[in-house]
Amino acid sequence: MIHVIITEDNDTIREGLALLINASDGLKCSAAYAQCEDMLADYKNHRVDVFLQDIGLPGMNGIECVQLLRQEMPEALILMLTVYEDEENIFNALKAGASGYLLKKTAPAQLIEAIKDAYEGGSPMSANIARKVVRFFQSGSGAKKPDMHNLSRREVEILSGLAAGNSYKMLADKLFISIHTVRSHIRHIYKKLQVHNQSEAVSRAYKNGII
Amino acid sequence: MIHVIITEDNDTIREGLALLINASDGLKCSAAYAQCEDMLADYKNHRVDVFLQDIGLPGMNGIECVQLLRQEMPEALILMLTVYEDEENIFNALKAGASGYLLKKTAPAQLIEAIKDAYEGGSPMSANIARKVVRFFQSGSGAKKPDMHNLSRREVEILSGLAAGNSYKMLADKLFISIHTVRSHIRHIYKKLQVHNQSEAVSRAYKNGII
DNA sequence: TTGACAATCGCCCATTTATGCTATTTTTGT
DNA sequence: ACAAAAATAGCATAAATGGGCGATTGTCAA
Repeated sequence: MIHVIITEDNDTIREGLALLINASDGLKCSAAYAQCEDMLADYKNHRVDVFLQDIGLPGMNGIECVQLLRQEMPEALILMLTVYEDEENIFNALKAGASGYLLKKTAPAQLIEAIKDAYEGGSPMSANIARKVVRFFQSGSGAKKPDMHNLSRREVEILSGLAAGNSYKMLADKLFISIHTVRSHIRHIYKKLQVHNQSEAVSRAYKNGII
Repeated sequence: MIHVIITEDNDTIREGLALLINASDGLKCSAAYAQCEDMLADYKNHRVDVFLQDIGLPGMNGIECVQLLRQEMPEALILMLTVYEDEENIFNALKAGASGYLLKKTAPAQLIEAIKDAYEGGSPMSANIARKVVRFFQSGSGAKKPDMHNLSRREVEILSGLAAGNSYKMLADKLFISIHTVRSHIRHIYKKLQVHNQSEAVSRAYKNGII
């Protein structure tokens, strides 16, 4: 039986999570708190294997909470469960000692799987979270800024192509589309990134970890 | 329909993977190779969304292969599928450009899920692989890159200006020099970095830590 | 003191890019 | 099933850029 402690300020979500966990084989919610302070003061009175931790909380921030918790329980398994998917929160949470990072939009069944996964030594992460973490390696590491890029796959492809030194024409040939289409994509990229030339777009792409 | 290309030397495993993939809804194995060299020479003749890539191969190593593939297809989605779970292989593969890292002991159903996950922007990793990646953050390692650029101070200034979105004219005004001088600096930058346009220069600057 | 290199300024010209429009067909999301 | 977004394509034009070729100062080290 895996014992879970929840810290989540929204009453509905917190109670929903507790119900879900208690309804699952092998899982039990041993306590649930609306604030980090309450949790830190009381968690020792309960059995616990995995912490489910929100980030946006009244009072102490969820990430600070993870740091404190880690000092007291270095082996604690902590899963962040939050709506934030910006790099800053992700990396800070992981650095603080979280074992996994899940988005609140995660389906119930997957959430249960994630808890079991963490308990068995895994590090469950929502799909695009994992991708961002992996990208951290690929970009040679470095503190990333937040900011969401909503570039489409094709747009990212075009932008990467530009960064690689391709001209519009070269990109058109490589991607088997007309130069007009390349232009069109680039216009959209500029609009989305709020820039007005290639260099700034490429720069922004690096800063935001798009590339 | 997600098209998958497999590179795996063991005939039994390779054919088994192809069968598994073709038997799955929405997945199709468009080609399978026993060696990287064969794959690199032929993959363009097939549609492909995701590469499944072994590491321990006769001839070219799977990780080198990923690097080459990435150069030709920066947006390629590559999943490593291997027996190695040492950190060196994991990190090198991710740095080379792999999007995910799976162990061969992964259950068939999970493998299929992982391919779909990658296609949808995720970075699937076997449980203990993910944990190792997360530990990397917690150990606070932020591998710094050595900067061996021989750009002059002024050239770096110009290059930064370009990355910030300035045109030649704007830079000239900001730096109180003529536009001809700006052009001259940029020509030198291009020569030193071996590039031929702004985007590539900016990209190189980020990669080499100049900016 | 000679040579390498940085920083500055100049001209010419073909190519590329940015930006303003519109518009159709697929895909995706709800 | 419908709406939104992405991907595709086109036209026109002014502005910006890249490359060729050359030149004058300084500075600093061999």
